[in-house]
Parts: sequence; structure tokens; C-alpha cells
Amino acid sequence: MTTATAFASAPTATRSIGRTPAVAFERHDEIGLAELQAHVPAVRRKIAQGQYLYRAGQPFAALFLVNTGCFKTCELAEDGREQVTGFRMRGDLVGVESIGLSQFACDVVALEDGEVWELPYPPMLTACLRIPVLQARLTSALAEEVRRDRLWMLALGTLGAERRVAAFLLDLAERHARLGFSGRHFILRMSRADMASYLALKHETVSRALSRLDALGHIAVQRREIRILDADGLRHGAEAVH
Amino acid sequence: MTTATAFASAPTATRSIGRTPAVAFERHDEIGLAELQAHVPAVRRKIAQGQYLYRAGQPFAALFLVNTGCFKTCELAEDGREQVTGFRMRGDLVGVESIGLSQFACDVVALEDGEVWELPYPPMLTACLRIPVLQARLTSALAEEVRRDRLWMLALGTLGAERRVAAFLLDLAERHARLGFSGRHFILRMSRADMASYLALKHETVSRALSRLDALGHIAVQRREIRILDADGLRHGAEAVH
DNA sequence: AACGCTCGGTAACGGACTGTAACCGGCGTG
DNA sequence: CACGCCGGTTACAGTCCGTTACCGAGCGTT
Repeated sequence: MTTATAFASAPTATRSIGRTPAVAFERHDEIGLAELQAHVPAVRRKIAQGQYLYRAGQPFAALFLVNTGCFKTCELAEDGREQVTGFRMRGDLVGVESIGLSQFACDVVALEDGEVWELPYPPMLTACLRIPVLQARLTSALAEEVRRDRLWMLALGTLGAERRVAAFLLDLAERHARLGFSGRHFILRMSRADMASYLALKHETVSRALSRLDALGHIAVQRREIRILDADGLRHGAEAVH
Repeated sequence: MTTATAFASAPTATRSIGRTPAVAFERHDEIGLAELQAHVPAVRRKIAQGQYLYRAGQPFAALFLVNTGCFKTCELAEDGREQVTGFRMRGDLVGVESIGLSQFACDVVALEDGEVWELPYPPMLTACLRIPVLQARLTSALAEEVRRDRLWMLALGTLGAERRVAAFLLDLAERHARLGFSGRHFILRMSRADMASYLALKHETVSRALSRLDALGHIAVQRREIRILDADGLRHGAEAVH
């Protein structure tokens, strides 16, 4: 629920996350990766499971467009507090939170072997000046990131543990479906601890919630394998915390 | 803790929010309001207490730069869930979350009588194409908004009620100080309920936390009047939730 | 002054989530 | 195989915060 999806080379589909049906620029205006490469010298990069795509403090010089694999972004405070703030997959633009800084502002870790396109930022900026559509797209991607974070803040603040887990699964399912895969059956790329951190819960609580949703017949869980049985049940399962 | 501060006509000061000391473009590169007006047809607008600056669903056509007063932004879901996602004051850019949409994505309400500069968005975009510094500044403002939201997500997920309240007060104090006012003595512009919503707590809990911080000698509270007595005490008061 | 309303503070109780701990299964290694 | 390790699940007790309720201060209306 926290991702900037831009320049996606995935199948075109109308999106409908929360209350944000309208998209700034029509789908046909979208600059695909191919066209993007014509203006920005993109470089392929492979990242092995467990490796950092980047770490807080490293010099910021590029954005990354995820091609394959799954990544988690981790926010960490000086006092040791730490939290996963999002999961990034194919089509997601990574690094936007560090724009305007000289150093990256958070950590990004590969949850499995993956590949990204490295998009040098200064060239990207100058390209934006010459190509209005690109400029609009980058700005929109940033704004969308803000909206997604806000929506997730709302979820964190208003939903109980079980509904948070349910909402998370639904979000994963939708993103999965948007990439052309099944929206009813998928594999979790992250550990219970990562989910818990993102959901602001303890991993035991996540386990309990998953077990409960399974018992209710809304999903079928087996380790990291998830099957959505009753999406509506997930959505309206329990009531808001108030 | 959730605000895009850009084009601020406030006294220049080095900022140090969380772990983001470096700013993309040096302070002297910053485009002030005066220069901004040379390129974008800004319009003054007064908003009375309790009035909406804009509501979700209204056509999006402009950003707003807060001149005076204080505003709250409210995120709301279809199912009735609702939460304050930030407070905006002088120098803050409002509306960035709606960029790329045809309609505004949230509600913004005036907590007191105030005044804003209305910055028509399409002209702003074209101006960005002609003026690289403006473009960089807008993009940075958006990125900073993402960083602030992430930092607040971290606080929501890792801090207990009392520390959340403390962190909120410290944030307010710093923003106040950055505007040239006292960072040790200020007036809360929002009700306990608004604070509670933003902090993802109940207003009673906010009351308790304030009373406790007062009893500990960290602050002095009288209705909406806050005096910071021991900033370090506030910062390190209790430990993280873990 | 009496009334009603909103906003803020306090206290007692209960419940949801946490913290701890034990257990299980899979996997790699000695 | 035995072993330890890691990730995941489950059980139980503890705690923090939400719930409910009541009270007081400020303010506008009658």
C-alpha cells in the first residue's frame, strides 16, 4: 500500500486504490521504459537476496525502477527505532523519498534475487525539463506516493490488527493482479517479522491474525502461501477500531 | 511532522528533522514568494475558521501556500474511517497530495481564520519547465512530504501514546521556532480531538499523556497553552514500544 | 441567573494487543 | 542421524490504551 507505480511496463489496467480513481494523465500518455531509456541512460543492476539496493547515508544519485524481485524499504531513527515502510515490486519506482537530498534517506533491501533499472537522477531531471510528459509523470509518481502513504497512515490509525492484516493481503493481491498474475493465489515474499513491522504489530499477532482469517474461511494459509477465498469477507470482516 | 515546507518566506534556518540534514539545493537557491509570483499568477484568499480550504472531490486546479493561520488535512475512507493526517502552517505548501489527479484527494479545514496564496497548478507546471530551480524546488517539496509522512509512520508504529504526544509537541515547537517564534512557549491551534486523531489515540489518552508530561515536569500545560520545560526529557522520556 | 452546549480533565474498568515462552517443522551442517 | 538454527505457530499472563462515565470551566442564549 506504499508504492510509486510509474513507467510500469505491466499490462495496462485501470487502477482503483481507495478513493483515487482519476489519474492525471491518460494511460496512452505514459512514457514506457523503452521511451524513457531514449532520454535517460538507464543501467541494469542485479541484487541478490538480502543485499541492500541502497542504505541511508549513501550518496543519492539515481532512482531505481524494479524489474524483478521484491524489496522492502526500512525507515530507521537515530534512537534505534526501525520500521518497514513499504514493499516494492515490478514497476515500482524506488528512491523518490531521497530526491532533493545528497544522501539516501532510508534502507532498501532485496527480499529475493532481483533486478532493477538504475536511472541516474541529474540526467532524469534535465530530461524532465525537455519533455513535459516525463516531468508530469515524475511529479505524479511522487504525489501518488504521498497519497499511498497517507492511506496507509489511515489504515494504521483506524484499523485493528486483524483488519490491518486483511487490508495488507488485499493490497498485495491487487498489485499482484495488476501485474497480470493471479489475485487469489500468491506467495508472500517477506517474513512474518517484516509484515509485522510494516503493519506496526508483533509477528505473533500477525500469525494469530492469519490463523484467525484462515479459521473464518476468508483465506487459506500455508507458511508463505496465501489463497484468497472470500475477498469481501476480508474487506468487511471486522469493524473499524472506531 | 507532516508538511511540505517550500518557498518559505520565513527566516532561513538550517533544518534538522530526524535523519535528513542535507537539503538538495542550498538555501540561497530557494525561490521566494516574490520571485515565484513573477512566474505564477498567485491569488490571495482568506479562509474563516472552520471553513474548508478544499474538500475531497472538488476539482483540483491549484496548490496553496499558507500565509497565516493553521489548517488540518483529513483523510477519509469510503467506509467512514477518518483521520487527521497533518497540520499546516505558514510556509507550508498544501495540496501536493492531489497533484496528478483531477480532483482533490482529501479535506483541508481552517483551524482559525487564515490566509493563503492560491497557486494555479497548470501555470505552475509550465513555469517549472522554463525555470529549472522552480522545478527542482517543487520536486523537493514533494519528496520532503514523503519523508515526513514516513517519519510519522515510524513514530505511529514504534512509539507509545505518551512518547507520541511528546514527539508531536517537539515537532510543533521546532516548526514554531523555524518561523521565528518561541520554541518553548506556544498555543495549540487544534482541539484535543484533532490531536488525538492525528496521533491515532483517543482524546482522553492525549489528556492523560499531557497531564503526565506536566507532572513529570517536562512541560507546563494550561488548556491550549504549552510551555516546554525540558526538551531532552520529552525526547528521551520513555523508551520505545519495541 | 439559569440553561444548554462544547471542550477539557479525571477515574475505574475491560479488552486488545504485547511479551514471554514453549513447541513444531524444515533445512543446513557437523 | 543428531544437532542447532530459523521461521512460524500457539498458549498464557501482563499491560497499555480504549471505553464509559462523570465533573468542571467557558460561553452564548434565553
